[in-house]
Amino acid sequence: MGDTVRVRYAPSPTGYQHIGGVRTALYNYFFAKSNGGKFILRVEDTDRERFAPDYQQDIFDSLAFLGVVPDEGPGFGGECGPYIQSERVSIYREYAENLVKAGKAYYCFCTSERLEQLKKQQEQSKSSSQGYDRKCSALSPDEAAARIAAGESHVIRLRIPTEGSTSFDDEILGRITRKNKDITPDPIILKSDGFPTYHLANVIDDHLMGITHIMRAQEWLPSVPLHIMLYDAFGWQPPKFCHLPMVMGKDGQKLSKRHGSTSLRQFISEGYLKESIINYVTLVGWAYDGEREVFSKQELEKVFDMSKIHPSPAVFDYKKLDWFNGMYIREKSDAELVDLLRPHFNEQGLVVGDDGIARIIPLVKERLKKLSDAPAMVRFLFENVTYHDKKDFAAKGDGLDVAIHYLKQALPLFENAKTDDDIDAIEERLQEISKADGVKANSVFMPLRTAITASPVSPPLFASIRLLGVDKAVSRIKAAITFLES
RNA sequence: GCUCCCUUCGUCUAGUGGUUAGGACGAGAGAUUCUCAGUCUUUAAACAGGGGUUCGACUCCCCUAGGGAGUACCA
Repeated sequence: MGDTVRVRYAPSPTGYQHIGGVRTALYNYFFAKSNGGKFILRVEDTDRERFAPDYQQDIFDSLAFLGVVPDEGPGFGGECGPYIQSERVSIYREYAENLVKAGKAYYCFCTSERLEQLKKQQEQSKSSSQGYDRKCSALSPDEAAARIAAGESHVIRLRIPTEGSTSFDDEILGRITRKNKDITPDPIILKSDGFPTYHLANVIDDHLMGITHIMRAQEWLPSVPLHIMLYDAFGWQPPKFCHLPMVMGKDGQKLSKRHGSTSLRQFISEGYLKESIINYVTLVGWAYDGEREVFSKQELEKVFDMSKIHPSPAVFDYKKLDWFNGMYIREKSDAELVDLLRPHFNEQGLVVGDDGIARIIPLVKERLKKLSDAPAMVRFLFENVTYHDKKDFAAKGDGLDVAIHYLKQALPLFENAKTDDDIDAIEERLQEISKADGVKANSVFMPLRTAITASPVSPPLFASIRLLGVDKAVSRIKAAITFLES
């Protein structure tokens, strides 16, 4: 493997970064790192219709969030000229025109109206010939030059042979062959607005940037033969191709909004850690040895092996992501968690200072799947509560009378409490009462829990009461008794 | 429609001709426990179907079925 590995992630700023794109970026990055190669970022913004600056910024933000730093790319140096395709249009134009001069491409003046009509005709007649009818392919260079000089709108199309077939070896899928007649006839490589289409820009840039391996989603598979023809037309050696399996939703369809979150920014705002996203997403379609699954980014940079990428599409399992996230949250220090949790408290409108967040962390840390779950778990500590259902106060199998009884037992205990130590003593005292009465502990604690937290599910009761304070505990118990007796 | 690709537990996967087909998530059971979690133990769960090749197929070949993608002046 003499040559240095050079790979690229080449997203289009036509939407927010999709989790599938994140995986592509990660695979490229890990492949580069594990081979001592270079990871290049290139922005493919040749679609001027769908482009938005926000989307472009999101590309940079996403990689920054993941800690994936390009060796070359916009703002990252390198010697391949601009890494944003819209800044390279003159390059594409020149190469495309060279192809025309060499007779491998030609100017086409067909209007979109004619093309639409053609398509309609072909559908109706169910004719086997599909796509462009190569009308302009017969135009003489002089005639074409004259029409261009006259200011007529035009595109450049690549001549596709109608005979023979084109094959290549995909690093993941193996040998793939496609008949030339099945390739869309004479595809446009330079649009009428002067911008290249994906195919042209992609091939030129991958060559000029010295890309050794193209790792991208499998949806590109059908256009590889076209790209091979482009490489041939230029007289270039194609790089190696590695087509990644698609990421699907639970129903086997391409992962989309209706399955849940799809953009990286959504996952971030829900409170997924970069560690869990990197770890889990890498495992969608790739495995180390089938046993070990927990990897840090640093470990993946060493251990990633392209030959272990699975060829078949993989379903994105949100539950497993949750599991990774909970695990990585538990690995965080309390200090780190304060910073991580703060934005979620702000976003959910729960005003709590850093010291407050620090105090609730022990209560929620082992209960969190997502960072955004935290505020709801501890809201009762910072805001007044309202009770909803009397049944919430009774332990399983108990009647309301039992709940009221033990609330009344607990009340004086709290009324007499002064210090934290007293609260500990109350817990012991209530345990004794349940034993003496021969009832399960929960019969005593459930009414109290619901009185304090307004929910039958909560963080540990007495740790919560300690944060709440005895006074509030007393008033909530009283309020609960009133509520239950009303 | 046409072309190409894919097919091991519900899901992600290990396996590369001879295995009790392994792991993880999820699910079930149990333990711990004031609820929920967490932790620990544990159970069920798969080679799409049919032909070959072979002494022997999850592993190799073919067919069928199912799934996916592409078929743009979008990437």
